[in-house]
Amino acid sequence: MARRTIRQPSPTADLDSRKATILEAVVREHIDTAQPVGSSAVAATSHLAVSSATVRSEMVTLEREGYLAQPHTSAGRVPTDKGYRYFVDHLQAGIVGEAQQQQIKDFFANVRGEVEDVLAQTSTLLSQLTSYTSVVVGTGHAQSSILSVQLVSLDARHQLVVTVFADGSVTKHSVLSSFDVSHVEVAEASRQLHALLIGTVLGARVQVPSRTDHVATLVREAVATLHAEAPTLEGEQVFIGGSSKVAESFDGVETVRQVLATLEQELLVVSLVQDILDQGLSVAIGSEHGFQPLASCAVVVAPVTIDGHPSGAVGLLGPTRMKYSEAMAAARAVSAQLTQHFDGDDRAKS
Amino acid sequence: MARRTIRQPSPTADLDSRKATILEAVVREHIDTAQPVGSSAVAATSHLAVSSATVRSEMVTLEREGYLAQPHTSAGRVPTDKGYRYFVDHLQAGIVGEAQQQQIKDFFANVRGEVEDVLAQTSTLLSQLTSYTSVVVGTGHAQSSILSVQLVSLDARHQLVVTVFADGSVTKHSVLSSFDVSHVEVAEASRQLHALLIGTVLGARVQVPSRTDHVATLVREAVATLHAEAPTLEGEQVFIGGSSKVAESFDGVETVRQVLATLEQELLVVSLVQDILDQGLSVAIGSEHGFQPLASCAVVVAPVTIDGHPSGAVGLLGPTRMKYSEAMAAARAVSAQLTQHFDGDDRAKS
DNA sequence: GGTTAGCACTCGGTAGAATTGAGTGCCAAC
DNA sequence: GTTGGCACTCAATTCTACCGAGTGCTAACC
Repeated sequence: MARRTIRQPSPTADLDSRKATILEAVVREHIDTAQPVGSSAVAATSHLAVSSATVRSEMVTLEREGYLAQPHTSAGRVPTDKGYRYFVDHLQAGIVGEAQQQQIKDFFANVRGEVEDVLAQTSTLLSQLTSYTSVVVGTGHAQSSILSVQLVSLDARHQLVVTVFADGSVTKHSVLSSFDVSHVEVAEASRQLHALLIGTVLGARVQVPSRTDHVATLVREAVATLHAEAPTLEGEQVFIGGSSKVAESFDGVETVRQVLATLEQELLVVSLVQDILDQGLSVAIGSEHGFQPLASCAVVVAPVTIDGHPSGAVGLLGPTRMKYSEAMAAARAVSAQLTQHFDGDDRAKS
Repeated sequence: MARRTIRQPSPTADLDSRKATILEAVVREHIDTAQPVGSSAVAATSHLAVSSATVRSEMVTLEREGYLAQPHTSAGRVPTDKGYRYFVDHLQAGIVGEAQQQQIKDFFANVRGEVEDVLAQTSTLLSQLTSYTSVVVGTGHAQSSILSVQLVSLDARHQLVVTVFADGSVTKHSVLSSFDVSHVEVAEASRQLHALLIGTVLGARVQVPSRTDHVATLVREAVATLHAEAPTLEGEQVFIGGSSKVAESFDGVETVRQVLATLEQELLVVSLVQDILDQGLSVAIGSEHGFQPLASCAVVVAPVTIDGHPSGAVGLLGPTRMKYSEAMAAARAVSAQLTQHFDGDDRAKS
């Protein structure tokens, strides 16, 4: 998949304080009502002691500078992506509400099971907290060394290579041999495989036996299968929660369809989240991520680390008029808890 | 989860041939156009040599008997669930098109990887074939005997129990011990575990050592963890493909939301599919499955067997005015191929 | 008896026209 | 620089008229 380039958010030259206040009022109101916001509404809402006429003239400037847009003459203003960007960078600050704080704590206090399960459930949690669609990405174990390899015989021809990695992940791969194999041979092959691969990293060159007996062939086949899958294995896991929220966030059925169709392509979602993180951002608004079908979406992300190094991310996807503060606060809180959960020594790492 | 009761489809007393033809014409036309169908359209489409007036009077009967409904006076007729049911039971017959037949064959010829991957991809395939949302359910391995158990040490306190079942599935469970364990102890515990559990079924009573040394404790903890998870493990896997198709199938955003929200509850989806199969049906139309949020949906299912016994199902979910013949044909074709794929001896079973 | 042509009737959908009103841009006065 | 005033714009709403697809009924017809 081609990496898209994140359009670096337009440099938001600081606005003077009054313009900023007006912009903020417009954004707040629009997020709230989904309607274009008029000058009089701003004059009333914001605590500026100025008339609507003044607000109006400021708005003209803000529009010229690209922070606001007008759906049509004689409608109110609507924030542009740039407008939201300024809002996010300068104006909003959010903190997770009491109740939600509690909900997150409860969740992590009670959650149990393997990483995959925890991530999947976390995804549901995030989506419930915010009523946006959530994306939880767990990075693969490409770099993890192998703790154990075992060959298990299903029947005379079918064997299973079961591999355990240092990060606690486990994979299995079917191997089909072209000849019947005895249990003794499988056991011996298993032993050799173990000796051969333990401590190595997937993809590393290993010395496979060149003999042509059953055991050696078996070992070669197993190693080949394992290595063939290596590229796939760095494939991250993605958990998407609350896709039904998409239908709440957008009103056009067509938009809903597009967004859902995009979310179905997991690789794409991963790379989107990754790109945003790579740019050191925590929010990508509208066309900032340069990805057409999601032009009407904003994506909030927060990295998750395990033992200090990045190993995943949590994200939220909503309309550009999403509640950024809430979403960002929730994402940050959850990612922090996740990090802690996996770092914590009272829990299994995997 | 409470099992819903499937409303046994109303006994469809046979209709006389002309009524049947008319009903068929209405259903076909409505599926095609999504519009109410008028008597003249029927008179024209069907090859009955009767006037619209005659059709009209027949339609009155069909409506009285519950096969058709009128959205409002002076609109055409629309099939009721009962109407669709008659159609499905008596009138439609479908066969998979050339191109799709080929697509299915190609898919199964090229697909590789473990069961989970195959099922997930199958789900995508089905959805692409039909442009409906697909559901693929794989039953759990509750009954499978254990082929191998292994304890792997992640660090001094964290161990991983890796279990391989006869059906080729692999599970892992974290075990946290309250004391530091040496590698030697883990190896010994692993050996004992293996000896203890091999050949048994999860949940079976086993003789655990009662000693209090590290190894014995480790074994006890591992067995306990494994057994604690037993009920969860029969949990089936669900793969849902093409949820964006929901947005194509229904036009009200609210309906889309409801259906999506329902699909998010995997347990519910599984039990829905299971219920339909239990009743020996292959289609549940509208309210037949007695499940309110999906009242405007029809669900087509086909069972998948491995080595002769039921082990999953594939399904399609669309609007009640779905293309039953296509959907049923596709579901059947795919389930047959899946069955063959897993039975086939040129492929790994797991 | 079943079938059909004819006809009055119903009622959702559409197309215009008229109206409303939120909101703007501009300007002159402060 | 700010503001009140005012003309103007234009989407959204309401109303009306009307159309026409489709019905149900009936009387004639085979």
